[in-house]
Amino acid sequence: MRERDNSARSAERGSPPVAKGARTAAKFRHAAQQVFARQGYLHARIEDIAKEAELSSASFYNYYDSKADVLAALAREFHEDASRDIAIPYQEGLPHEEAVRQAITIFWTTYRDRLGALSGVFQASMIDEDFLHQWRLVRAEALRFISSGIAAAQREGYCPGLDRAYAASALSSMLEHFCYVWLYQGGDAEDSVCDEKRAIDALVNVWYRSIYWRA
Amino acid sequence: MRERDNSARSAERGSPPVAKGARTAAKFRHAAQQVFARQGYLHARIEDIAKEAELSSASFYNYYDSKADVLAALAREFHEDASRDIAIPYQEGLPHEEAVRQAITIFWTTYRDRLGALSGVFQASMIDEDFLHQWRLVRAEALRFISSGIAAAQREGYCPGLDRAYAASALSSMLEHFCYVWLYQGGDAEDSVCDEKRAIDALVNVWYRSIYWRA
Amino acid sequence: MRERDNSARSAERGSPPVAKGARTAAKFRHAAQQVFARQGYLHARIEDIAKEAELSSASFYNYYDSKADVLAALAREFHEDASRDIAIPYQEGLPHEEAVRQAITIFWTTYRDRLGALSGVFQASMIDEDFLHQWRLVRAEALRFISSGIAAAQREGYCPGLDRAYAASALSSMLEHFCYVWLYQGGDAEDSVCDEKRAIDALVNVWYRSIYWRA
Amino acid sequence: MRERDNSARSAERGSPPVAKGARTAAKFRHAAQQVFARQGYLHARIEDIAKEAELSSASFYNYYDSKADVLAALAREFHEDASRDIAIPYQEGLPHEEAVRQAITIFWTTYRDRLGALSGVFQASMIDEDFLHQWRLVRAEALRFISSGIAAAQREGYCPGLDRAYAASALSSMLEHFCYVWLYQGGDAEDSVCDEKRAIDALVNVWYRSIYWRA
DNA sequence: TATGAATGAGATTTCATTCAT
DNA sequence: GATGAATGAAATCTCATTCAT
Repeated sequence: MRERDNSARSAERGSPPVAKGARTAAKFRHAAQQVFARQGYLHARIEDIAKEAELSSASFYNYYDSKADVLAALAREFHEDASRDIAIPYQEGLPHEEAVRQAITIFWTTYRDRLGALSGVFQASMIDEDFLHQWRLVRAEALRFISSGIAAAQREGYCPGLDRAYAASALSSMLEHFCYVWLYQGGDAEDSVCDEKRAIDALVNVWYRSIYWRA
Repeated sequence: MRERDNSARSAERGSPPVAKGARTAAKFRHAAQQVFARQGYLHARIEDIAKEAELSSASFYNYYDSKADVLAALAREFHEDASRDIAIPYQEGLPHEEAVRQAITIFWTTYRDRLGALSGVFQASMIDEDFLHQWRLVRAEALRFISSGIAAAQREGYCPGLDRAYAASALSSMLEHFCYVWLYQGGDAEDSVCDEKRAIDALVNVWYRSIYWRA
Repeated sequence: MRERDNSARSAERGSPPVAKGARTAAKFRHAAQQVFARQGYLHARIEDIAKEAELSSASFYNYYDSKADVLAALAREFHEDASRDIAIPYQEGLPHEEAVRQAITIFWTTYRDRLGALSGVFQASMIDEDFLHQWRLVRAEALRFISSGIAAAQREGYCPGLDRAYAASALSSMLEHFCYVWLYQGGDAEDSVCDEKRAIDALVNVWYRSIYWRA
Repeated sequence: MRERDNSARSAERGSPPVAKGARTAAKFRHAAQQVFARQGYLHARIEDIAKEAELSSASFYNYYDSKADVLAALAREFHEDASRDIAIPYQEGLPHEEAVRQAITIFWTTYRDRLGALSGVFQASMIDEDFLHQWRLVRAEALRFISSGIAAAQREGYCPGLDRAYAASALSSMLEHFCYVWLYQGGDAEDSVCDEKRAIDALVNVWYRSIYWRA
């Protein structure tokens, strides 16, 4: 990972705020995202990304060290944006089910918009120990978030005795994989068409009911 | 897929009940299972499987056409056994929660025992359209099974209005991925140790509560 | 090349004149001939020959050292028979054209009946120096035969000055290749059907006219 | 077949008239031609061609897809040039024998100069259905050409009743195979030395006499 | 004699990555 | 900065051939 920071240089010279180098790097990032979403991370070749970016693959190496590197950049980008957005709902004191719906909807929407990055990271963690590590860090945050949600519910008397760590892990698994299946893989069957509203409803239902119950 | 079936001929000739060829094929299958579980399907080379089986990689091709082929054989093996076992619980009229626990426990146990096969198929379906197709067929059965469980619950007045197809898809996603994370990937964190009982408890809780609720 | 000669042993033991070993060798020879004619020598695998013979490929090596070896045996077989037959016509004092026709017809018929051996030797001499050598010996005989025919014609005043060696080579090339094209390759076009009579007529015409002319 | 065409682009940019890529492709083509002529198409390995071209075999694949592909390119090259040259003689109204001699001489010369391509295609059509098909197309043109020559002769009263299709096929077989034997295989015997003039004379004689005769 | 089983030795092909321009 | 071109390093797969039974 070694994206160049040209900002200082640009400032000195009075060039536009986004220097050419940064723009090219972004072009490669964008192209990678497209290609990952289309062909999958594992099948993507540097050549494919370069072609998508309308640049040469040799040029790619001026900005990123490898396919893994550009994916890491996409992941960081995603992570920065997402950690902002995902926290919003609970600041508003919505009814529980509504709060769950908002959180899930945001996750779903983000997954869809960042399909290349997210499916990419998921696939990459299958062959790359480093990525598994990265992914776990990202996941850890989600788990803390879910877990604290369960804790809050429990303080209100819901789901007594529910094992927060494993339950959070299970719900996170569901969310992640359901999104992967429906947004990346195209659903449960060859010809599935996804009805987003019903898909999210089902997730909300499972999530909400599995937490907000009393003995 | 072209495993040899020597059984008929061996029987005629009174040769040992399990012919050598069949044993070698099994040896390769077993070796593949080990290697897939250890290094992952995507990283496994034919050479690795052969080394594990203490045979040459040329010999491998006497029994299977490719890495995908031996995985397919493992998957078939799993599928045959699993479709027998998984159906048992409901024949016994257990209380709902217990029935759920049994089904989940069986899935968990099977996943653990067949780790190479199941994580292998999961990984393979990311790079191989054919495997995705196969995997969908397997998954379809699980979905029908879950879905009919929900339907039965609904006939008893539980979870009215729950979207069976998507809910089944979500629960299946949870189960699959949770098992993958804890049994193959080693858990949510670098140093996780899995407490099987608590893990299963959490799954059962989510599953049970998300279905067996009333308006 | 090392076909076994079991005749002595069979005699001793009073077994049938053609011992089992010789019969098996013949079976392989026959199978090879079939396979060469069907798939071509270059594409034929020992396995294919064994399958055709309904024996194992390991067994093959009890009789022949290699694919080249069995082809050499077929070639020898052909050669022994052919050198007998081909000489006949000129013993009868037919009119020239009729003699040519008979010689060509015999070649054509033999080629058709020994398709595997002849197309095989032809193909083999493209990759195997030894075979090229063998083939040249066979060809040399044909060339001598043709050449002496031209010499005889010249003694009668025909085709004065015709270069016997090269002309014989040219006519032999024509005969060989024409037979290869029509009998092995299936003719000049994808869907050619061969009218044997017309094919032979054309050969006879070219051959006869190119020799039996006067200044 | 996927040679690069950089000509347009190079022209725009004013780069050297023959871009490096095109020169490398040509280098491989030339190397292949040499290797085919020396070892034969069937024995040639990509590695050999690369070594001859003083490049790596990986590099080969930047220009051609396979051994068959580079041969196809050579064949195309030959065909384009040849179809131009071969038609010339008849435009000049020469005496028949002289016209035949010129056509044959051109064929012979071309075969010698393009030995790698022509012997290559000849050999390739023995193991590759696609090549047989290609070869037949090339051959079909030659056959039409010969056939129309015979037809013209017949209109002048020569060779009445000669079957044009089969006679053309026979003459074409002779020409092809005679050239193959003398130019590629080194003649009828181990130590043959080819006297080109006599070789061509013999061909001309056979060809001319087999067409230009009267009842 | 016959064969099931095992393997060594190769050839093809792909791709990430480097480098000279 | 950008790129055309070149390549090292692998992995897959095939098949003739051997050998123990």
